[in-house]
Amino acid sequence: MQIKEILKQAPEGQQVTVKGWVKTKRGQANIVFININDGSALKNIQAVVEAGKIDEELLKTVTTGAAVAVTGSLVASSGSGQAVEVMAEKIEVYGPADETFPIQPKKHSLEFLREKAHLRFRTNVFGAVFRIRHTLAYAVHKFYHEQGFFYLHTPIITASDAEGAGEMFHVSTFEPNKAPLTETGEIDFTQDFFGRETALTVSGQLEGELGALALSRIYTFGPTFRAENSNTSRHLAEFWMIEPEVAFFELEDNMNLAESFVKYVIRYALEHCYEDLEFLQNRLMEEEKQKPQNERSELALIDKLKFVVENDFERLTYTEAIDILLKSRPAQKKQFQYDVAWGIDLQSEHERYLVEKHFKKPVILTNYPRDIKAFYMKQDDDLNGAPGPTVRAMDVLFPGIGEIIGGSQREDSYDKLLARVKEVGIDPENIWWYLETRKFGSAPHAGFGLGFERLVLFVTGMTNIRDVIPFPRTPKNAEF
RNA sequence: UCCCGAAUAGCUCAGUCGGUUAGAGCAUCUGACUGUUAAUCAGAGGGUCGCUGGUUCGAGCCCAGCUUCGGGAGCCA
Repeated sequence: MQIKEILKQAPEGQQVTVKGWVKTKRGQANIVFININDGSALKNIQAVVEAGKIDEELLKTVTTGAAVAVTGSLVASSGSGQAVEVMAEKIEVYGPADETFPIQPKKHSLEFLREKAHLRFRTNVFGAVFRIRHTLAYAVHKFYHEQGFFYLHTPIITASDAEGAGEMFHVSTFEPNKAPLTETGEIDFTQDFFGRETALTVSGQLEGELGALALSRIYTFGPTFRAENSNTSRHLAEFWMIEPEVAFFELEDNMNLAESFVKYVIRYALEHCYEDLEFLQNRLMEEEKQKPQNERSELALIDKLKFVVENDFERLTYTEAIDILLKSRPAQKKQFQYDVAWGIDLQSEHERYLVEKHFKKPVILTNYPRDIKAFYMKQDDDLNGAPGPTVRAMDVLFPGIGEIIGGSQREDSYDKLLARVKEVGIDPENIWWYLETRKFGSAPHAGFGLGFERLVLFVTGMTNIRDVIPFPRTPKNAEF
């Protein structure tokens, strides 16, 4: 039985066996206390060993980090820190841990624990983070299932280099130095496994659209790979992305979906991970005590999450956002590093101003200039019905995280899409299958991508994305 | 990839102006203690000062390069 369940039982002296890892052991002349955790919950169970009940030599091997099974009776605790405890009658040590076990009962830095990613699950912080991560993943599936979406598995290996979402990792069975060459000296991919050049997916969207234009509502939730040399606390080379795609949805519906989706999963975490969230909140508050007053956050973690769930996201167009930025104090005082003007891609400092200073809540920005967005986004018409300068894009910006969602209504006109494909220099032959969906029964549709780790980052209050994925993949790091 | 910063005991960190034997707290080990909550008290062990080279009578400290890490930026989710 899991410790989480044992802790819920009424203490009536019944026999229980507790299996887990030793967190701490406190010894005295006649009594020893052992705290045991099995990861099922944040809480430990306390085992009490009275003098003479357990062999001295065996008890010596019960050290921090050891895996043990303690059998005894479950009784009401006579100490004050816990309701129930196990009076040990028998202890089995499955695997001892000597004093070189790195996770000793003391405060470790997150940087240190990142180097011990194989053992960091045993800490309170990472136990909490990964229980919350699981709960959020479960809530994602629950939300979409309840909304009539189908979970579609889009390919991880792809031959389309047309997504334009970033540098890709090549997939090949060639030995690096022994790839066959063509007469012109290029690598001859016709001899490779797939008979063509392939790479790991940077997005399941294009394939997702194919599914949506038949099943109506689909979502993907899978690993995504970007070979960008990004060295930030918000980027990973391998991350998990959720991409819903819905037929007959326009931009407005897409925004509604994004907002209700994010609120649903955060609410689910609040309802099911309160203890872990409270622990992470207390940890953050301890950390903030070190900071000067003006750098502390205005809301505690749980209040911040409740605020997001209970308030509408601010919705405005790119053009309106530019107006606000132009009139802002930092712009007037020339405090922005990058100048603001219609047509620029918003910089982090601009997004942060809007979200953290001006609106102080999540913001959905829409209708971006066509030139700074992807080829597949639906063109806006101007007042006369002619093609306008913007596309039906939307980005959801979160405080502290930046862009958590990027999406759009998709271009459903074959002619307009083909023209745009050619304009940005993609060979239409490479995505003939994508273009054909606009030829046969094309329909308005929309979707977005949500970076799962960025969501976990926000919900847990962690600040480095490497701490919310079990085994982070970043430039120069693929240990574990 | 760019800018800034860091690397000293198992961990967190101090180390003055370049000067004798490099320190503290925690952890570990030993002992004490009749119910502890990261127990407490006493004692002990524990160092290739990231790597390579340079300056100097003398380098943890100054200089150069490299490596790794952190913060910020870009790319984006």
